[in-house]
Amino acid sequence: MPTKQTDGTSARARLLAAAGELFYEEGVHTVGIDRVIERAGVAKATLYSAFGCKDELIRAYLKARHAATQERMMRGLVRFDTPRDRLIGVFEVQSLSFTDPGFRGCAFVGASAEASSGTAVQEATADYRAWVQSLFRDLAVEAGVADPATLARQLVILYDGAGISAWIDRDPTAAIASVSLATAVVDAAIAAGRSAGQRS
Amino acid sequence: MPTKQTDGTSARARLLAAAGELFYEEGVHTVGIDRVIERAGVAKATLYSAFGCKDELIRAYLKARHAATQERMMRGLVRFDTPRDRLIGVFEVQSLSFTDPGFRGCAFVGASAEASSGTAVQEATADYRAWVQSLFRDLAVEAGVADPATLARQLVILYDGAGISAWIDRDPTAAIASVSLATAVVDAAIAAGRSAGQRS
DNA sequence: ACCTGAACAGACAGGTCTGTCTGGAGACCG
DNA sequence: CGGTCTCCAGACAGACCTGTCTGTTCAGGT
Repeated sequence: MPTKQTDGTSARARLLAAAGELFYEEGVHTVGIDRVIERAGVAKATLYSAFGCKDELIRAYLKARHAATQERMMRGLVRFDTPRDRLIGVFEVQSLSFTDPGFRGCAFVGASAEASSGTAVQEATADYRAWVQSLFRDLAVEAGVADPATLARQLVILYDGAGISAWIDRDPTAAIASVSLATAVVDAAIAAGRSAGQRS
Repeated sequence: MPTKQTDGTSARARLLAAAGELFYEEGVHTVGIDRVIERAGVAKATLYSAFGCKDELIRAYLKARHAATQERMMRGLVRFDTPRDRLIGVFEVQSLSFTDPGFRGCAFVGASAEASSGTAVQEATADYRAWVQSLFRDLAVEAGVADPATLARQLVILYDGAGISAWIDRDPTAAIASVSLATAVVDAAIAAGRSAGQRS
């Protein structure tokens, strides 16, 4: 049980919060342990007793990022009524973060680019990618398209591309292009699914 | 004039070749100067007299990468006859690199993710992005679509997404999805352009 | 009142990185 | 044949990074 908190939160939570900000803003490789513990107001020994090594702190950071993204997406999608609207809504929810002044692109893309070795990053990234893939696939199945797997793969590409363009070009209006693109692709797939359904 | 080459090439060229391999494979931040000069068979002082600092070596690496990509794309596009086929052909040429065992994603995405600060990376990346953008825009104008700028922005997103998916998921078959996606988008834009042309 | 245990502060070792500097070897030119 | 120029080899300084370790402080349980 944690005691002696400076504020109400545990040392582990403060470390995770500090790591979340610094790692995302400046990169997991660039930011050293000292910066993290300084911002968290925590002793170095506490960090190492809580996480073991830096790699595990990075893993925890990515897991938290994954959970937060998932949560935000699910919360953002409830306002859409049909599977078709939810498929397109994924891109609208994604694009909300583009206008955030602290937006620095996809955390998993950044971490993967920095840490070529390191199983922690690879595993956390694989988990995240599997979730994105299944999010699109489940919605595509719900929408009744002819080939949900193919549509999901295409939408993942769109999702990745929107994030990269918005980040690298510092251009939040990539959202407009990605939403219109997604709308066209989804509607075409649904139309094809309907005609295939009629035929069979 | 350079003398005392180990082989026929100049020290600068050997440095650039070594940096090109190592930076792309393992990242500009991860790879140290010592690794580069060791592979190039060159003294440290020679590197610093040729490039000044590591940042300029990275800039030269990205410029070379940019030139090579541009060259490969132009050479790959000549076999396509119409602007429509060339627009789609961009994705086919891009996807050729996906199956390369050494494929590690877009070098500019990687470098940008690693080096948050550093004007060299930002400038070289901006140059590259401008080229990709203009490649699509010029072809879209040639193809006579109604709104070349919008189509170009959408295709850039597709281009980015295909590269990211192929890299992060280690899945070269992203090429299939991106080419079919590009075909649909381009043909829809051309059809819209034709009907708009008829109307006016 | 005492003990346990978590947390803080910071020194420390061992390694890596960039960038500079010295010394020497070989090639070309006058 | 001497001067100059390019290059190699490697030591070096100064900074930074990870991870360990010591000592202290403080809260809570018994």
